[in-house]
Amino acid sequence: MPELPEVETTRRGIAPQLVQHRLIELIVHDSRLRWPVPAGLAAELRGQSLQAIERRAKYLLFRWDRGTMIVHLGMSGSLRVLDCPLPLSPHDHVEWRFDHGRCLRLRDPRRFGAVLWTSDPVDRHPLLRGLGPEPLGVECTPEYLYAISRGRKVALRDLLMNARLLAGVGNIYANEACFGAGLRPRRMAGRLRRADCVRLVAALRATLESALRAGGTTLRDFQNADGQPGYFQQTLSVYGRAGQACRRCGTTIKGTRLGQRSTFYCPHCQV
DNA sequence: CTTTTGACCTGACAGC
DNA sequence: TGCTGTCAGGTCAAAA
Repeated sequence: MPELPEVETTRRGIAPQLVQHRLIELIVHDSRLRWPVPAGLAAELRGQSLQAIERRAKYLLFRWDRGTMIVHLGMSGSLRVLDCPLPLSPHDHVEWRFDHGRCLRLRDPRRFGAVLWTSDPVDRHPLLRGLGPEPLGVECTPEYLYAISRGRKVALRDLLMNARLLAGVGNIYANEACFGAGLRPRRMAGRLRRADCVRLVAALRATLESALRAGGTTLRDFQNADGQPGYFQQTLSVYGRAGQACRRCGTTIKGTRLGQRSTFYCPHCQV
């Protein structure tokens, strides 16, 4: 489900409500996520204060007094802040109760998400160590994109989705960025010219920033910390729009399959 | 090394 | 109504 804009929207929603508060109790209703929720986490966290919530790629990093809790939302995860004694939904797996009577709940029907703990520097954690730069950070330049694409035979869309090269871009925004740059998702990455990379970086930034302003994309079940959907789906140029008219030129948007995932493009605007 | 494929898991939806 | 097949925003591990 959530790509960078949805994860960042979640972070911005929950952080002001929870930071500087102390954890009363962690309740794990179902520890079977992508990896088991660590058995000792409840005992470890009890009494610690939440210092900050940061984001790296699609990971949320909860900074506690004595370590970092790594949370990933997988395909179907969402975090919400609620008043505590509210009834549980079937897929509310983990619940953090804080000293001001509010609680954070992780809901994740497909259980591809994760809740992990480390007391080491978090960027050395195996899941984070190999990640590429943030697409909205200063390292993501046309030169960088040009450099990492040399000699690669993968499709452009898959280059953008490769977390070791660029962190946080998923299928929606990779497709949207390709449209913004006027490049077909299947274009071989190694054949990009410098001018393509200039347009691509600009398109990627514009797409992600615009999605952030809209509070993310809600296709079926994304909701922010208050349970509200995002609105960027109304602005999507190609993703999920197969058979509809291109907003720029009116040509019918094509939907196909690239690898195991669907891809969308305008046959006229994208070359 | 790069690239592709399978696996994990549940729910929604289309079609019969 | 109920069955079957397909698809979904991620990403790791293994195979090619």
